[in-house]
Amino acid sequence: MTQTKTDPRVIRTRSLIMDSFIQLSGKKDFKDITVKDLTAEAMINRATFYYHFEDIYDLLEKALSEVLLVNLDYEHFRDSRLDEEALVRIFTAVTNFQLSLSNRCHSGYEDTIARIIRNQLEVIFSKMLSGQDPEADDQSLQITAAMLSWEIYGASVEWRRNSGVDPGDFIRPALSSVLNGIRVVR
Amino acid sequence: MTQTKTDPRVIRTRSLIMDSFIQLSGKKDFKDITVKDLTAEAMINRATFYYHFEDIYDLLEKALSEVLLVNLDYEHFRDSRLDEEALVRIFTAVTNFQLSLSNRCHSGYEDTIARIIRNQLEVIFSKMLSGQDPEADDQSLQITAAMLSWEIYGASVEWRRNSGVDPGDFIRPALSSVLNGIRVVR
DNA sequence: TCGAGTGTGTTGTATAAGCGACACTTCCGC
DNA sequence: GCGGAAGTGTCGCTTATACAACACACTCGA
Repeated sequence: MTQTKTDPRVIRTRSLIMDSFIQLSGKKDFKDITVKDLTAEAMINRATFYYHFEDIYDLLEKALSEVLLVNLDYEHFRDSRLDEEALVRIFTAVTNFQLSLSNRCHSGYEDTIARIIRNQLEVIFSKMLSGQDPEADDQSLQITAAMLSWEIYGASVEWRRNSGVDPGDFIRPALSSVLNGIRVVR
Repeated sequence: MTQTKTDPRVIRTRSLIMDSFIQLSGKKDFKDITVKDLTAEAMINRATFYYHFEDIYDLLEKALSEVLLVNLDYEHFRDSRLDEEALVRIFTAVTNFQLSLSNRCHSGYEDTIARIIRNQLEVIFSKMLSGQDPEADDQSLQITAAMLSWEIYGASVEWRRNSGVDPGDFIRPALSSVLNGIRVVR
């Protein structure tokens, strides 16, 4: 883990952009946010934006991924086992994330957002799985992670239809079969 | 008034430093604030500090001057006459400024602060005076401004001993003679 | 159909900011 | 007194950001 420290200017600029993006997305639809808007709000040069992001969609992905990752509090349990408790926490984080998004305008980006969530989940699951099972076959591990992320994301979509239910209570019954799936793969 | 726009990086960095200074001065004595403290708090490089300020005393002056100038709301009445109303507002601003300072630790810097206040007042007075009297003699105008700043500052020190009195009520009785002084010079 | 207006990406160049290193001072425990 | 720790100011070099300009695409109203 010898990650070379990133330049503080980069950290500053990135969070200026991300914050402005979150800010703006509270005011208008994602699709109506222009790079010009964004850089004006963040008080950074437009060329600087392109130094950090390919385009506005790239920013969308990275910003949402980061917010989700914070919600997931990944660092807090990156080394814990992928058991029922962990899954409940992850699921709750995903539902929280979707709730926070529902306050914002993102019409037309539902699929993108779904993909981002599944991607993040997949990364986390695969890390946790390989952490608790270092000699497991890499490919089957990836597949398990992918399946898990689909199941958890799908459950969160289900959950959104039953407003008011506690996420933990909602997901717990479904977990035994999911955890069985993990065990089978191992 | 063709002021060349200042680089946004400069604005950002300066306010990072100033804000951190205000922040830190709420926690410890001015004299205990080191440049290292400051740059750590502001998350900027120490060399960058010296790019903008000679040393920590230079920062003290500039930071306090700026805060005072904001309190004075100079832009708001730069073109108005230097009459009783203006003087009351300026005096009130000075007392507000001193009140805000009294919540902070600045032992040993009383003289410096006094000088800063008088300097700022002098600049403002001289601008207002020359604005309302373009053909006035420059030197006597400077002298008037200097005298005024001493009187107003002195009154604010007086006022601090009589806690609770409204600044306006406090200064108004003294203003007739002050305004007379201005008239005599003209 | 056109042309003006607006947003997008990209490029070259200037400059602010970061970084490590240095010599120097001050302070404090031994 | 001495030596180390910590702060100060400065320097040379690298890198991120600002800025102006450009070609391109798209839209919209005349």
